[in-house]
Amino acid sequence: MSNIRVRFAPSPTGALHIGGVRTALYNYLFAKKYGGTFVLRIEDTDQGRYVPGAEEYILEALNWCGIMPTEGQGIGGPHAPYRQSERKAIYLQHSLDLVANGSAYYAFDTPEELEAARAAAAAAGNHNFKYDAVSRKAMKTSLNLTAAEVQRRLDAGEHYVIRLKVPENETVTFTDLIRGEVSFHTSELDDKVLMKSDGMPTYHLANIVDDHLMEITHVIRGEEWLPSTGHHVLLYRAFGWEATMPRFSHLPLILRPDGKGKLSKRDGAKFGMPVFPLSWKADTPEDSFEGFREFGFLPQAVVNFLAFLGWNPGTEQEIFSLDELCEAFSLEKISKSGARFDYDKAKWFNQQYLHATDDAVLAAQIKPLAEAKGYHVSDEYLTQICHLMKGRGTFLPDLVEQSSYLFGDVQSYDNENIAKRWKPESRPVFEALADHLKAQTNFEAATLEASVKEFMAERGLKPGDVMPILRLTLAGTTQGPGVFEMMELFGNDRTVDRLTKAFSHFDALVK
RNA sequence: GCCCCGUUCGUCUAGGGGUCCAGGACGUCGCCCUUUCACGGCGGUAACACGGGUUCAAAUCCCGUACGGGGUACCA
Repeated sequence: MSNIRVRFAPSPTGALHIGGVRTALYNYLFAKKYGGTFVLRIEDTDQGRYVPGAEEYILEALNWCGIMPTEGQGIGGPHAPYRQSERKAIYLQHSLDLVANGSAYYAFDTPEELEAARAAAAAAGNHNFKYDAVSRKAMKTSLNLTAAEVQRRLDAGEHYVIRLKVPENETVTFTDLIRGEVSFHTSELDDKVLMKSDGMPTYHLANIVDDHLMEITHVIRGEEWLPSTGHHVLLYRAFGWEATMPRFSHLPLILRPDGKGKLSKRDGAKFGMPVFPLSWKADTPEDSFEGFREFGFLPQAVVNFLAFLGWNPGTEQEIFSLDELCEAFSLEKISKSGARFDYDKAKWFNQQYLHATDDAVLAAQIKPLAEAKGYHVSDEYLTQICHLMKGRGTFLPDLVEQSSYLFGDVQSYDNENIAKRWKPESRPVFEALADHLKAQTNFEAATLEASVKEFMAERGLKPGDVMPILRLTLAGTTQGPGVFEMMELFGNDRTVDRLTKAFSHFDALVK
């Protein structure tokens, strides 16, 4: 396949949901795999829901994930503008074309009249009123009104919408690349509004017109669009564009961790996890969210995790770089059923990436976090901390938050464990050990280990008698990196200093 | 309600008629490694929604039922 063109078309109504990121990712992977083009289009046709800053957020989020579009809003390209609100004239012209060829019509019904029609239908026992081939006969449309009357209303500036005239008694069938053949009977389809009375197109019209004009070859979008695809196919036909209609692929939804419905923005707070790539600050706390980035996730881990939510390469490999994903990706391997958002798995992916990331790279990333906590150390020292801690953490901030004693002095001692191990007779032994260490000229971990073992052997001490206490003097806690590695990090003076400082504290605990 | 889509271990999934008393990963449990916490290694637990067909043979194909999800706006 060549000249593949796909698009990601979010509406700027707030922060970009993680499900949207996955849709973007799949589009990116598909385009990249076939050397195609990935277009970003902003679907801002609902003026009432427009949120300032959302467009910038979308770009920043895609950029953070490393899946930037190659054409579109904020990037440029031959089909500009890529913001639908700037393409109003195009949609109007196209909807007029459909009116002219009999595929669409004017409807002058006011919202109140529609509501009344709905209520009347309900009163008659029909609770699913829809504007269709049957009900439109009783409505104020250019199909029923005389041409003169329609013109009169238009000239008078009456509000109107343009609706699709859904043909009667037909079956619309299309092939979804993920689900196979899907069909709808036109009697089930309502006469969708194409142009709203405010002069803006609806999604249905705009997406068909733009996909055609922008030469989109494959539409990869969420499953929530599947039910309206029948209308979309009808639209392509009405325009006479069916021959170049894009292939459709409807992605399974990302479900809540408990499986009850699709993952929504509020679920982040509910389940204590991020559901947005980046943090989003809104006027109210309820509308503000913490992102994967701020949680301390690495973008590669998020991408890898997301890729596997609904897709699988069919092999047993699970860790994939973006390039490897591009290589392995295929629409056929996308599953049909919804996937629950498995936060444990997300954490596992992050841990894997954290462990595999170069020490110096991690150091650069956590530097701001360390400085925010008042830790100021050299880059080399920070790199060493990353080396010692990265195997023990899940998130970036863990490297800082769990290692205060590596940055500075021990802040608090685990007194309970100290009391358990420190005996009145311990002090002379450990003072001797301190002296022994002080005499060391080579302070590398391996050398220290051999030396301390020798020290223990000479005195008939077991590792269990010495090591835990040594750890407590150095870190104040029973957890953390290897004792000798910490010593190497601290160096001779600081190591011995920590030992001697700890002794009096330890003595005080056991009197 | 109606329409559309779906249904393999708790979760993500492999599987596209025989090689499946169903494989991997996360989680969980146990053991090992070990000076701690982790990492890691090894092992255990655990699934083809149900009922009919088709076939010599079905997790795999068909139909139905149940359940789940989505849609049903002058939102996207």
